[in-house]
Amino acid sequence: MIAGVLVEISSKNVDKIFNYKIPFQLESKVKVGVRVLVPFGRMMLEGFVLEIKNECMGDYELKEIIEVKDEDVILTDELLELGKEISKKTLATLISCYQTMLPKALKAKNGRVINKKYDIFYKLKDASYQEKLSPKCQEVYNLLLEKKELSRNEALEISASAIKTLLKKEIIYEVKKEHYRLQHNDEVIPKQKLTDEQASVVESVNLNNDDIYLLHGVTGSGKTEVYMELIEKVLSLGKTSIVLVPEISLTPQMVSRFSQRFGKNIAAIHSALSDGEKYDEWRRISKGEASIVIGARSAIFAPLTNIGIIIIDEEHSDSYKQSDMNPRYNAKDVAFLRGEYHKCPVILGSATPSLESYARSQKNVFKLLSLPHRINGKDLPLVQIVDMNREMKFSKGHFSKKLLEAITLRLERKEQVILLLNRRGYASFVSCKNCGFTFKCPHCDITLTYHKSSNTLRCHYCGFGEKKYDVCPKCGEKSLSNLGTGTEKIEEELQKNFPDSKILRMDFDTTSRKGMHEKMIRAFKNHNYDILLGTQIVAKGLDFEDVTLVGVINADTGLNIPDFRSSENTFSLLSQVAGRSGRSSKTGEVIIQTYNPTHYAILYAKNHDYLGFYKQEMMIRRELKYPPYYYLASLRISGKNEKEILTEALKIKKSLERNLANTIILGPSSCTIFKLNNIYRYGLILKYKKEDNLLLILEKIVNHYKNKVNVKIDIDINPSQML
DNA sequence: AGCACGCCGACT
DNA sequence: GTCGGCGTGCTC
Repeated sequence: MIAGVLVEISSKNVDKIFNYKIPFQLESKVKVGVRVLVPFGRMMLEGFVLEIKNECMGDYELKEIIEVKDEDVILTDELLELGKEISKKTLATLISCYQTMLPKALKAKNGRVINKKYDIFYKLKDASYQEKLSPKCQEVYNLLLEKKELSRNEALEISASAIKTLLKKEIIYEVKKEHYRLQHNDEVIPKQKLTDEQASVVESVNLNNDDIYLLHGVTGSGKTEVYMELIEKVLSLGKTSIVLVPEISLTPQMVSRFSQRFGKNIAAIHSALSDGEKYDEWRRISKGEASIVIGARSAIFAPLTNIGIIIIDEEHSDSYKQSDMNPRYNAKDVAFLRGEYHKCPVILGSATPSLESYARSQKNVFKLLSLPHRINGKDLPLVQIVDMNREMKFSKGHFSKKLLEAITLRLERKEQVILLLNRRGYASFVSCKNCGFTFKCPHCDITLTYHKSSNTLRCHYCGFGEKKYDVCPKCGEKSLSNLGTGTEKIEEELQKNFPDSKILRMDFDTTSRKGMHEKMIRAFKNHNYDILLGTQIVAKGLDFEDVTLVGVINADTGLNIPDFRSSENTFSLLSQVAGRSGRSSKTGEVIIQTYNPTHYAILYAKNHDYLGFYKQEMMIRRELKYPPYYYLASLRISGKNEKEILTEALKIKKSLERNLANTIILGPSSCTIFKLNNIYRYGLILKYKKEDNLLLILEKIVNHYKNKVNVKIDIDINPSQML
């Protein structure tokens, strides 16, 4: 017998099946979808068995498989096919697709081995043993008659030697059960009654079809309850479910609600789990011990069989797209493929759907479901806009008079405040007031960010750092000043204004330690703090009863990012934070500070008018030929030699122009981060409506460059951001 | 990826 | 004459 093996190296050169003889003694162990160890050149590599056959073509002598790594199949037929599809659509190597589907412990890779852990139990072999036993042995024997099994720890408490004796006499025997590193909650609390609106949404989902639904529900409309009800129905059909959330460590409340409802039936996959814990969760799923999987992007590959529903919450989030690594896939597209395979529905939920999704719902490609009202019956909070241009004539801090007054009021009333600092594309940097000099990273062409705590300037891309200077290195004047706004600086200013208030700062620096984020949320909920000041993190699905004021300190920084989606992202961020206010019986208020008080993204967010925003943004997208009217693909050409890269980029553009008749090609333009770690990058953007040969042509380009060391090509089909 | 093969420059 | 540079190609 012969096995077709895909080896662990992610290179287009070896991204194909290599054939190996299956030695006789391994014949029963080699199955399609297991990992094997094979000789490759003069290396030993791991790989996946993709096929088993009797004969193969070729006149060379085949080598033999050395070892089989898995007892159980780890890539099911469905996942094997799925990987091929993803590889085809993203142009990534097939092996990289399989690797991203699996937890680290199961990737084909010679590395640290993670093993199963076991608990040992004892059971009676002979329940009618008559002969006389020692008192300790008798005690164990009697206990086993009563309880049927004893854990090793329980048994050792009685007597270790008694166990030995009983084992020797073959009166008892040992059983191994897999021990999972993560313990799950088994208390289940009763569900809430659904509103008529929620119930009718649940009713309209057909669970026996692979339709795609877009659930447009305003913030606080109870989407999570709808998800849970649907999952319960799916469960009663004996089927399984996947729930995707943008970044699970940012939504602990969502996970705890699910686990309160479904107990041990949940497997949660977060980035905070250790490799061993992730492996165990994967095992539980694949053995059918957990039938609801909740997790971020990669949870879409959960090894479930018989899937009954796939839910993608906050579907507008760009975190579903993997854009930093191959394969550059979108979990939404994978969900559609799995939905099709399992003939089950996919639900996309959001308060601010992506334009692409909403447009598809308008064309009836997706079925639109809506929850237009909040469950508490309250209206959405009143949003006020403060024009900071005018405000800056009176004061020079970051807080307008209106926002300060509103905060004072909440502090007096013992209510809570959330403040959002939009730091995307914006951070504290140092510049010379005399000559305009700014500090840039010598490797990356990126403005260095000032870190007050260590008094250093750091590059956020490569990690380069240096001590802050006192004098400008260009003009020699002592006129360096900090510009931009970090959360630290805002916190200082806030504390000055409200010396008696307790402020909780939440940003990447303070939440990166494991479990910190959850701890902070609990502390805020318990009123250990009055004001929560943070970045994007505070906008995500948090539920605080006593928050009655949400302030956005700088609404426009996101608008300055050179990306056609910057309005959409700003609208959606503002709508999301606004929804954090007034979630309970108390009425909420939102104050947005901005230098662009007439920008449509801000105005529509103020009026909670998704549809208005949608219509206006669609007009712009049509005019500028952007999605959803056109598809995009981006090519990045990078290398150490700037001239060479530009020449190659121009060559590629010419060749694309020759081969793609219906595509608009932009560029080559230097990427936003032109120089990164001493690598220069040029980008080409393709816009097209229909281009049948696109993947074929791009594949040819990839293959042309696969052996070139100086020029690297990265392709992103439907990119989430323009780099 | 990793390693050999191969074809040109500066050295005991 | 040879040692070694890394461009090119192959690995079942």
